[in-house]
Amino acid sequence: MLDLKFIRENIEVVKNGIALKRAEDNIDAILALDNQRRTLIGEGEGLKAKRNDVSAKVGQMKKAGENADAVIEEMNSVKMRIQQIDEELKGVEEKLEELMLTVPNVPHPSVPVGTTPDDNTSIFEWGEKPVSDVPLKPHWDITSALGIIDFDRGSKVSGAGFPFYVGKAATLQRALINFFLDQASEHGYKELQAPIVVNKDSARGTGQIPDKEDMMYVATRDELYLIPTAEVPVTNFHRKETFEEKDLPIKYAGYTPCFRREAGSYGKDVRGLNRLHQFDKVELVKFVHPSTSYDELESLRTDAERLLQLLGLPYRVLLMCTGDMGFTQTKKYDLEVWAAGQQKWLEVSSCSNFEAFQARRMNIKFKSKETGKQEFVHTLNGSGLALPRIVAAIIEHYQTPEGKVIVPKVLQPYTRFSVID
RNA sequence: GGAGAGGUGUCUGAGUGGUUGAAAGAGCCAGUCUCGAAAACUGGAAUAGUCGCAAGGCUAUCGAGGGUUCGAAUCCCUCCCUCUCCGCCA
Repeated sequence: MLDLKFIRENIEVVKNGIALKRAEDNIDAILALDNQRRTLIGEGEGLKAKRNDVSAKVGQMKKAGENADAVIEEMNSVKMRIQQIDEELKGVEEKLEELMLTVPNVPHPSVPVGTTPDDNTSIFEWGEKPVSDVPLKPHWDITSALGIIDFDRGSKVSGAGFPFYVGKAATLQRALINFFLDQASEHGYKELQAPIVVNKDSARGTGQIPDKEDMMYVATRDELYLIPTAEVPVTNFHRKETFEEKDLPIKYAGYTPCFRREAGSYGKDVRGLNRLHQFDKVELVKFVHPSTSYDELESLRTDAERLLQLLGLPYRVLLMCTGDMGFTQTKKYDLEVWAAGQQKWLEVSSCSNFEAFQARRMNIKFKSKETGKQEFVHTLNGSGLALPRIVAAIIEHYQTPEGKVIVPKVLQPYTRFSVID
């Protein structure tokens, strides 16, 4: 959510941002409601001041043994008017809040203008794509031959998109989780094991509600949401808190399963491990001083990239254009790993700066030494990394002509085997 | 799940429905004292909204939301959370 005052004072900037993100422009309606709101507040507060004043007098009169009935009678009409105004104000504020939630975050000036994924800029590419005389196989062929991922039984037990990892694939997955978490703590991220269901306030805090409500599984009986990413519980960890400036930046790494309904994406890229309803992910989250958030975004990206480099997997970095960026971000990089068997890029990380957008929704602040005031922190997050697609990339990249898979060197201490066969 | 107790400012902890934004103590910041520090003393210190060029004013906030009242931290209702006991259980 943007700051209403900021909107009021930067109408053109906000409108421009909305256009760049191709969102609905409700700014004029917002400004009108804001005016209405402030008028009502003005009138209401005047009356409340009067009420407080008179009530104090009534107290004194009663103490002095005087009769206050006339004054009380007079206050009855004031009281009713206050009630009217408060009610009207509540209605206006509800409408205003609703519209405020439709205003996307304003893209950073460094973000290229564009409308579709084709307008995203590939800014960096790393690694050698493997070349082979025989065509490389997609991972699903390899895993089914090896019997290490069981999609059919997953469908039986839960449904499409909920595979079992069997034997060495399960171990590989576990190894990756530990490897990612170890790397994260080595670079200053505190490990956090988070709840994987959250309440409504938390879902709203990070912006899944209302704009991405369809993506989540909901336990309606208890009004709990299965998290689509650890970003939700980890960022909400500090909801309604104020940091000391000297404690910033604060960095967390959280491993969780993630649940996504993926409604509407059937048929798109859904083979094998490419798109699942449940998957594992290590997420990196930062709470930072506003003045450093773009530097922190770069270092976050570096932290994610390093993992791919250590695994020896070719990847590229995309700077997302204004139109393909999410609602809540000001700047976002996607990391895509090369899936050698499928001959395509798979997104495995998305590193974003939200500036104060989430912090404002969640009321996460720090006390500024400079101004003595409380200011909103900036929040960032990025995957480090999403597991199934990494497993897919490893299997496809490190496959042998015999249909085995070599385990990347850095993972071998974790798996304690060097070949999947 | 059942029964009970409770949720007040950074913390501890007062608070009979009427100058209570809220006692007191601790802690924090500044000053006095000191060569310096401690102690002592003095003073300061919440957040948000709104009006104002500003100084500052006003409004709201004692778990959350409603209600009663001229007036609510204080009374009533609903919900949330914490603690104790019981039950169930990895």
